[in-house]
Amino acid sequence: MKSAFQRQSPGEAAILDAAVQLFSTNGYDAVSMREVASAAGVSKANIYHHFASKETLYRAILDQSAADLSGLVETLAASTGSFESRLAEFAAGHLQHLDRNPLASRLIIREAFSGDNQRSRILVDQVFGDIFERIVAIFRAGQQAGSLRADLDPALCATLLMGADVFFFQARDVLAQFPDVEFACHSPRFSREMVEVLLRGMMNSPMEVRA
Amino acid sequence: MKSAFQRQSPGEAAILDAAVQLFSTNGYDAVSMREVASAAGVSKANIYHHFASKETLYRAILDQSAADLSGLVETLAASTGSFESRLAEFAAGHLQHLDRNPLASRLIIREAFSGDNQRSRILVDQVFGDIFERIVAIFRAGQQAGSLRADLDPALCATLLMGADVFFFQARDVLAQFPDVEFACHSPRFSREMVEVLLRGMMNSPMEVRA
DNA sequence: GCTATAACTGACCGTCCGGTCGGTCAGTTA
DNA sequence: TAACTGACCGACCGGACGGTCAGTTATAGC
Repeated sequence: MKSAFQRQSPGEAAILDAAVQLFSTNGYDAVSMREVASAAGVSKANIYHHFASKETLYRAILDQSAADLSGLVETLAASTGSFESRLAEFAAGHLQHLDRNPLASRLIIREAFSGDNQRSRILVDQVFGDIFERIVAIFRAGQQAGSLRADLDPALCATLLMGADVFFFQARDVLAQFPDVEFACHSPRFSREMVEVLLRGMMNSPMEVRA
Repeated sequence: MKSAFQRQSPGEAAILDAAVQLFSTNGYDAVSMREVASAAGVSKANIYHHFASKETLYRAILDQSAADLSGLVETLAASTGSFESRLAEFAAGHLQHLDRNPLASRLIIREAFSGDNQRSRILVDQVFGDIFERIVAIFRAGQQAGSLRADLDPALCATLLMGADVFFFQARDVLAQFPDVEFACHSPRFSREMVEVLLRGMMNSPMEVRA
C-alpha cells in the first residue's frame, strides 16, 4: 500500500472501501475478489495491481482497522481525574469508539475470537492487549489509591468492564429483538448503568477507607 | 437426518463428527465438503447421500448444537433457592456448560454475532432468547422479593451476567497470553469473583431493606 | 439364497476461486 | 517527441467449489 506521502488512486481507495465493507460484514472466506472488484467498480486485475494477494488486501484492511481502534488507547493515556471518573470515562468512550468504528471493530473482534485459522494473530493480540493493559493500569492505580477493593484482581476487573462493552456491541442486534430490552438501542444508558453496578461492586466503601 | 428411532450408519456419524469439528473451528465458508469427507473418511458423494446440501448438513449441526445448549435452560428452570444462590448457580453453571460444549457453543455464538449473512436466524435467536429470558426472570423475581435494587433494569442485569460469561468464553485464549491474567485458565475463579462483584453492585444492602 | 434397499464411490459437471498475462491509455519527464 | 510509468482491463489459467450420476457393495428382511 502507498506510504503516507503518496496519494491513493481513486481505484485503490474504492477497493479499500469496498473490501472493508464486505470483509467486515461477511468475513474473509465468504468474500471473493470478484465481489470486491464489482463493489469497487474496478476490474479484479486492478486489485492485483495494488495488492499482491487477497491476503495482502485483507491485511491492509486489518492494519487500518487496528489504527482506527488505537485512537482509543491514546484517549486512555491522556485521561486524568479520579479513579471513578476515569472508569466512567473509559466505559462510555470505549463503547462509543466501537460504535463509531463498527467495521473496524467487527473485523478485529472476529479475528480475536476466531479459532485456529487466524491471519494476524500478533496484530490483533496487540490491539486487544494495548487496550486491556491500559484498563488494568487504571484499576491498579485505583487499588493503590485505596479506591478499588484490595481483594480484587485488577485484570479480572478489566475483563468485566471490557467484556461488558464488547458483548453489548456484539449482541445488541440480538438483544433488540427480545421483549423489554430498550437499552439495546441506547448505548449511553447501558454504559452508565453498567459502570454504576460495577463500581458499586468494586469500590471500597467510605466506611472501610476510614477504618 | 434420521429420526430418533433410526440408527445412524457409521458413515453418517463420522460425517457429523467431522463437520461439527470443522465448522466450529473454521466457520461455514472456510470449510469445503471435500474437507469434511476427508476428515470423516468417506467420499464426498456419500455426504450427499445423507444430506441434501452443505446447507442441510450445517443446519443439522446447528440443530444438534442448539439441543446441546438447551440443557442449560432446563437446569435454570429447575433451580430454586435464594436470589443470590440462584445467580451464583447460574453463573457457574452457564460457563461450565459452555466449557463442556465448546464446539456447540462456538457455533451458536458465531451465528448469533455474525453480520447479515446468517443461516438460522430464528433458531439462534431462540436459543439465546430462551436462556436470556430465564435469567431475566430470576432477576425479576429477585427484584420483587426486594433483593435486587428497584432502580435496575432486570434485562440489563441479565445482559451483564450473560455477557461476562460469553466474553470470558470467547476471549479466554487471548487473555491467557497477557501478563498476570491467571484466572484465564480457571473458570470457577472467574465465575466466583464475577458474581461477587455483580451481586455487590446490584443488591439492596441490608440497611436499605430494613429502612 | 434371493431381493430390495441403504450405503458408498469414482468420475464427472458447470461454475467460481485466486491469480496471471499481455496489452492499452493518459500523464509525466527528459 | 520519445520514453517511461502507474493505473487499469479482458481474457486466460489451473485448481477447487458444491453438487450429480451410474455403478458397486453391504445390509436387512423374507
